[in-house]
Amino acid sequence: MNISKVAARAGLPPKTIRYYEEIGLLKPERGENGYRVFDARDVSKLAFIARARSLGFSIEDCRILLSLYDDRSRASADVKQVAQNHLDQIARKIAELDAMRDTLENLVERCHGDDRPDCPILNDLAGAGETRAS
Amino acid sequence: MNISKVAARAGLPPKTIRYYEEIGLLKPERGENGYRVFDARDVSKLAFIARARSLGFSIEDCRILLSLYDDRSRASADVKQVAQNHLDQIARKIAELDAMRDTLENLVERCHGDDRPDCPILNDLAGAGETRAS
DNA sequence: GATGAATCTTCCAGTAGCTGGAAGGTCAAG
DNA sequence: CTTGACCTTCCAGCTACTGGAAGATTCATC
Repeated sequence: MNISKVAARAGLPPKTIRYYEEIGLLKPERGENGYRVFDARDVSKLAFIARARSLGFSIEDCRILLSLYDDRSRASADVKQVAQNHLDQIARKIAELDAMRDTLENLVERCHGDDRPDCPILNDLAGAGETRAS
Repeated sequence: MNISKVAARAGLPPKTIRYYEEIGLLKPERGENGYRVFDARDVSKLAFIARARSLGFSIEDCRILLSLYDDRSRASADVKQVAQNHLDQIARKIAELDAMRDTLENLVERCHGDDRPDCPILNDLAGAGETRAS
């Protein structure tokens, strides 16, 4: 199978697949013409990665998850650990974004948004009064 | 004022301040010895940027916000627009992360996390049954 | 004045994860 | 045999820094 077809099946751009090969996530065969030749396992691998990436796992996490997947004698605890760590990171990120959103919503609400220059948003950024939107 | 002092006051590492100069966010004077010389306005500017960055604004947004801040005849509507766009982006990101978290929480919950290889997380990533955690 | 530490400077490289584009080889259809 | 769609490699660029090397300068001591 050539790269375009695999790309379509795995839901990834050809460029991305070449990149994954470059960083050693997979090692497809090569035909006589130098073209990459993918088999069903490569496709599964790529779909696995695509799914993991869509859940926000880093490439390094994907590497670990793939090796766990390949390891029939893995302990599910190891997989869970990776997922739990990632989950914690996501939770932290959400908390951070929530805080930003709260502050921004408050500021945007208070801004008239007309043609006058007076603006609570800029005042806040400039640190006016150190009284941050709370 | 030298860079370390400014860094301390603005709450930014010296490296970051040099970087901001490099990309044209500020243009501090230079002493005869070649050292950067910062004045009060530079410090304000840096604090402004630091605050905006902490709210998640991109550097390019900071550039725009700074120019609006400098423009006494600005319309608050323009500022509000920038903030609102950013707020929308944050909301989208939060929604994305929430979805990830929901799926991951479900998977982590269902994983025994013991020394056996059976693992719902890997099953999901491998696309088993196409029955995704919903 | 000499010395050593602390700060300053510039420049280069690396981070994460691709993405775009150029230059060129290959292949299938007509 | 040509055209167009594919394939290849390689290089550059994106965001926003951060680390480190090599070298100048300043400051505090002795």
